[in-house]
Amino acid sequence: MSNDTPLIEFPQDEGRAVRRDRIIDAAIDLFAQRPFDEIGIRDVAAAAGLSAASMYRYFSDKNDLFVAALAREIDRIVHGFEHALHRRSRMSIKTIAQGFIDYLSTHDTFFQMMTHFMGSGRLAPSVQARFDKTMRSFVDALETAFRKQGAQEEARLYAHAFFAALNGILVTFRHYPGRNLGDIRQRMQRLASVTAELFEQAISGARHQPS
Amino acid sequence: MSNDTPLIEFPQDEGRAVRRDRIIDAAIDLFAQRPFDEIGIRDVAAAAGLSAASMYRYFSDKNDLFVAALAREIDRIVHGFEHALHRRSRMSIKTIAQGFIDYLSTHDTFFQMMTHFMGSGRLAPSVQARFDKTMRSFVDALETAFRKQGAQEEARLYAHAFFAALNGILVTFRHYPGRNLGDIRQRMQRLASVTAELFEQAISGARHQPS
DNA sequence: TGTACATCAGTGAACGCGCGTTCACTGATGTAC
DNA sequence: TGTACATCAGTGAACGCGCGTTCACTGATGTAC
Repeated sequence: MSNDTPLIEFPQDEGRAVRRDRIIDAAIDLFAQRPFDEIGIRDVAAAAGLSAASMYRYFSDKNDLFVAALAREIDRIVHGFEHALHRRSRMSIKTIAQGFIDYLSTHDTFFQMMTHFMGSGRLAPSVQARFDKTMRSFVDALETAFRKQGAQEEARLYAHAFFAALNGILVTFRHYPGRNLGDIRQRMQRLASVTAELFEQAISGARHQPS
Repeated sequence: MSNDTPLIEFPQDEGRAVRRDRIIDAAIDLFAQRPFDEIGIRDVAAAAGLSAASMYRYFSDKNDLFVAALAREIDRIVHGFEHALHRRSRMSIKTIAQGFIDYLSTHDTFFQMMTHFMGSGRLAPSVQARFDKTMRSFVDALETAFRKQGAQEEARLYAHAFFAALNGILVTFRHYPGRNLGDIRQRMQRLASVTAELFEQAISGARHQPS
């Protein structure tokens, strides 16, 4: 038995948490492939190489498992976003928009989960909090960028409007008929750019006006 | 048997189509009350005062029934919009935005059905066509309004971006936690106004610029 | 080093429920003669 | 006006399937002595 065996070499070293994580990994893999409402406990179990019954050793029920997967993705996003913020202390509206569209158009199942769980009351408070934090990070970054452009008290409002606009681009063109993923992403990026430019123009243009 | 009886007085005059319409009415009533994915054939049947089995005398299956209800709503919207266009031959960006948000925030179940069926391939071609026509009417009206503001070749692109922005406002704030419907609608209207203003400003501002 | 026992991951099979759909039937209405 | 027959809306009951979940059990690993 050489060390190229595909199986875990030291299963005894794994704790409960590691095995649990592995199931979440399998779930996220599946979610990346097809809509999460078409995925059942048996699917996740099979992907994790376990039986359906085993899922209940690690998660209290289906919702618990799915929310755990969502929470994991959320943390990934927060990490990535904070990392990006560290590199370039402030980002332009356009840069943020591009990143937002880029991530969510390639992870559109995650976007779908987001819109599904958002406000459906099925999120545990702790996850809801993490979720809110993620959204707030984005809106904060947008607000900062808008202020840099000259917006003042209305900066927060503009940030919300722009955030909504980006979401709208995703939902509106996600399933554009007869287009492949690449074309759709390109179109989304184009629209996000245009929208960012319009916001920027309006705000800098208004800088020297009375109102 | 006086004429104040609540029942139909001349049932023999009703054709198949009328009875079918009555079922669709019942379905739409239900859809206005709770999310359509929580509604089953038995619910619609009960609301229509019939048995579940009877539904299959009028619709080939569940999808057929739901899509018929969606198609009916779409036609209503097209009618209303065309009517409004007739009264005031051209509408401002803001007016269109207000009407859009107003309708879809009060009929958010319809909005939910829209986003669900859109591009899911479950729509009959004829319904899909009606649906596309509805969207196109809106985008056309927006394009016209943008041209009036001074936009030229990019008018169509702006129209799409703005359309997406409005959709985004709906999806993003639909389930805002801890707010009642009135507050949410007000907030949506506010954001739609702001977005409309930003678009208008940017476009009129750019009128005298080189690019 | 060996034995008895506890713990617990993992499982196949079955349960239970919801729900779309079909079946076989009833009864009312219309039509032919 | 009456009788035989066809049509068809409507239905209660049952079917079938998917799917989340639970049960009772097995076998491996760790611990105590």
